[in-house]
Amino acid sequence: MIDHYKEYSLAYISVDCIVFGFDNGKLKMLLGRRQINPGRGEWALYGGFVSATENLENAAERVLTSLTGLKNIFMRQVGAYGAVNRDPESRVISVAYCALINVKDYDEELRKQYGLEWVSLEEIPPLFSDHSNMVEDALVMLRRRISNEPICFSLLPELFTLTQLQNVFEAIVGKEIDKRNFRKRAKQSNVIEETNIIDKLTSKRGAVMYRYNGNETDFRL
Amino acid sequence: MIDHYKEYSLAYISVDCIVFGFDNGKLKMLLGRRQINPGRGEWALYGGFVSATENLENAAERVLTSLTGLKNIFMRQVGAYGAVNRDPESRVISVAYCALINVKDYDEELRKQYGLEWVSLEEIPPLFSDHSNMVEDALVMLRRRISNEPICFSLLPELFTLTQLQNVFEAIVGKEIDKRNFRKRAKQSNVIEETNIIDKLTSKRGAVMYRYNGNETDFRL
DNA sequence: GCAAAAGTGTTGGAGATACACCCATGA
DNA sequence: TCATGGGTGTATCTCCAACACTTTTGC
Repeated sequence: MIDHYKEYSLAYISVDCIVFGFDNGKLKMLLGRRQINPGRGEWALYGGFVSATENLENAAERVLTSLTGLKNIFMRQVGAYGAVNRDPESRVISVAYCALINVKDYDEELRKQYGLEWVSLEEIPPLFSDHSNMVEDALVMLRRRISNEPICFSLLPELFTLTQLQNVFEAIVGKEIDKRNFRKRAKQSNVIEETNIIDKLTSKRGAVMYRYNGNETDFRL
Repeated sequence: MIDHYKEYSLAYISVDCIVFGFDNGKLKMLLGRRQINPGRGEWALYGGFVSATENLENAAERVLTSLTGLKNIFMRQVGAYGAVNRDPESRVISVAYCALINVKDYDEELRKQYGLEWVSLEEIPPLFSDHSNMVEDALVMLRRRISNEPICFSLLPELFTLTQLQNVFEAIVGKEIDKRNFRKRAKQSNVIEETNIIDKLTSKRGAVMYRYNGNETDFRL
């Protein structure tokens, strides 16, 4: 292979994953202690280097799968971060990916094995390097898209109650929503369908469960 | 400097700039013929490599300034592109930036010197590698943001008529807008202010000119 | 006087907001 | 029986879309 660019400089490429989950009425994210230098021991996103034979998305998927045991995770690129000194010792360009998972599907064994913690958004500690910026940007992206793309369902089990769905919305947009108005909107939208299954776990009366019907075109909620 | 990552692979980092301008009622972009291999002679975005001592944004600014002679160009990151074979001969990760400029400020000499052409969006030829994807993604981003961020003014001179502003909107969203409704919205919005200058160039009657008042908070148009 | 662009209001409908009480059941 | 979460309807308002004619003036 001829190297046409050899006069230019090279960099390491990494992916960093912002993994959001929804649990106990709160939006949380996975954080761990950095295992390698520089920054060993600091709170950080989980990431990995991109190998010579994989695309950026492949690398992010690989990292996410190794971390969670899950395949086909919902994932979006947040952006590229390349400040000269973002890694104090080498030139590393990092591409941040935001993933949404259902906490219940997550293998707790793996979580412990990797030393990861679910941290509420209000309690995020200072993070290694520019990881806090990545988190901030990912949140902005989520807020912008939650009403126009079917992303909220990635945070929920296949069957969910309207109250759960509303809680996800409230956690992402960060403010309370009127219950009657939300339910009206949800039912009028043609993106969820009622099932005849009643959830009796969270209430004595029981709540009707819904599922996403897969409609992506002109999604609106 | 200790290299902690030496077991991982390295890549070249480039930035590619999608430069939009508005001229003669149409949204156009700057394209050139690729000067180097691979892909020499193909239509492509203008880009450059990121040096060891500059941030991604700095590199994009440098490329844009060298290209246009302008400083402080409005610019947003579109995303990172890193398919293994996007460059057929070396591993190159490219970060795409979208820039908006006022064509009238552009130095025609520089344009010719770099062999660039203004091409209407409807007439975009096939582009080198994944550059067409970058353009597509940049357009989606523009459409999403034009109503919520003061980006349209970057495509216009400081003083502009409501008709010009409307033309910019129509070009970006790609459909016609009702004149009365648009003007009503524009005047009710608190982001533009009337001047007492009358533009007599484009109409016999003359049109009142407006300017952006700098309001960014809760921008809405 | 006519072509070309600027400028101007009203109406109806859809969707958003605000708001308070009853229901079913397990403990 | 009571505490808990599920479930419901109406009035108002705001925003958006549809729609056609008059004004000014250079030529």
